[in-house]
Amino acid sequence: MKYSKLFSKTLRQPPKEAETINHKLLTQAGFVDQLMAGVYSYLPLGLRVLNKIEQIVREEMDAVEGQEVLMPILHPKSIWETTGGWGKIDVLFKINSRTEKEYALGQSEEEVVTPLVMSRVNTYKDLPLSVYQIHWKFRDELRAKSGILRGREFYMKDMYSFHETQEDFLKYYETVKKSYLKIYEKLGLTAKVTEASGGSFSEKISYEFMVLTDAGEDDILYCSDCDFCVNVEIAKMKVGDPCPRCGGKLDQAKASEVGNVFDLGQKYGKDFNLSFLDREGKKSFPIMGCYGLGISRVMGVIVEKFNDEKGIIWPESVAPFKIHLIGLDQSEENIKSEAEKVYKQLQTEGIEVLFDDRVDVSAGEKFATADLVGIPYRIVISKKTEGKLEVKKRNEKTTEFMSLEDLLKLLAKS
RNA sequence: CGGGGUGUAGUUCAUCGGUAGAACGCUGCGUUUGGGACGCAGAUGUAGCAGGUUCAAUUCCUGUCACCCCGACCA
Repeated sequence: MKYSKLFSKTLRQPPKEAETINHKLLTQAGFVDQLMAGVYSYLPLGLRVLNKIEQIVREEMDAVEGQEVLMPILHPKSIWETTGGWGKIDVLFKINSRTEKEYALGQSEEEVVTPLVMSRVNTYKDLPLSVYQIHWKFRDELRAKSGILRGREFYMKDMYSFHETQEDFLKYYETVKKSYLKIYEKLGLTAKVTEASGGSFSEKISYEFMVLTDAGEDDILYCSDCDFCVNVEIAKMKVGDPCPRCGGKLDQAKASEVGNVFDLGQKYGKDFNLSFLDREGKKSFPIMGCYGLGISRVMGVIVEKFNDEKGIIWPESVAPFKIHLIGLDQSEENIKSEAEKVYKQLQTEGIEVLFDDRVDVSAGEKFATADLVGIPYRIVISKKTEGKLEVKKRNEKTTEFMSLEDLLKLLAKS
């Protein structure tokens, strides 16, 4: 993509209302645009990042045999009445039609997925199975905040599993837990697994995946020596206490919840009276699990974790482009055509490249733009580079001159 | 929803009872080109909205809306 054609260019300053890092940088760098509190448009650069995260999550969900579907956001009132959510869940957005029918906007999809799946499951032979989607969720939060970390509308992967027994569910939970940790690792994040309360709808314990960041809204106690971690909401210990698992010392920190898993038990099968025949030929309700992962929130958390005073520093796995190609001295025909040539060659090699081809823009401004946008590799072509490419990584200070061939080799390694 | 803050040009802000200004951005021309260049010329506003006070309101008062922050909330 040519930067000169990009309609969402960087801003000189972040908007004054932005205070959190992700809000400031994502807006200033042209990744998102705020429509209202907690609701954002994802612009070309931002959508590319969102898609990258989504694809990493999709591959892992497919790997644990999740079957991807796309379910409706607009829900009839009746399914929410069936489960008791209509009157109890205050974050449920409710809307009226012009014929005065009432609807809800999906804040979670158990009410849709349970009848969808169970109407097709007859016997234990059809279980276990797991269904997921990646879609928008709506929650009527009293206060949206922190940029894209807490929106009223957000992009989320939600998976639901159906099991014959609690044992089978627990086994699958462990599988998904490992899968989640793999996802966060691929995203460049270190997630801690906490025990937390399951909220009013589940009496069972749920597990939350937490990434330490001051922009987060959860307080967690964690052990620096082992992977013990607990949400202070349910913690029976405090900072400085010995870790119940290894005896180490507990620290407290702010964290953002980037995923969770719930043991739903048999609630939804029972609510909808949807059962299957078990091994003894008796009617049985499925044990269900629910696995959420906030894609848009993860994008915000990544920005909170990876930035410096100049801008964002995207991990390579989610960066909108691999290379930020800067053409300097573009008023000189030979330099310009050389940069164009390299741009085309990189594209031919299948490498995602953002080409800053602007002519009447100073070198300083182009460098500042590149630092703000945060693409991993910056390549400069100018009259000083004399046929070579000047390569600099966003998170390093040093530059290196190399041929296109060597650059391709370098990229192949990373 | 309670508390606090902010609404003026595209953006960041100034002006503060007498009819609106800077910087950046934008347009044109020229000079520039290795860290957000320079010169000249130009365009851009119902001062969030609605009332009220006043000879006169962007400015004071009331209400309202929006955004940000703290809290509550976040199956």
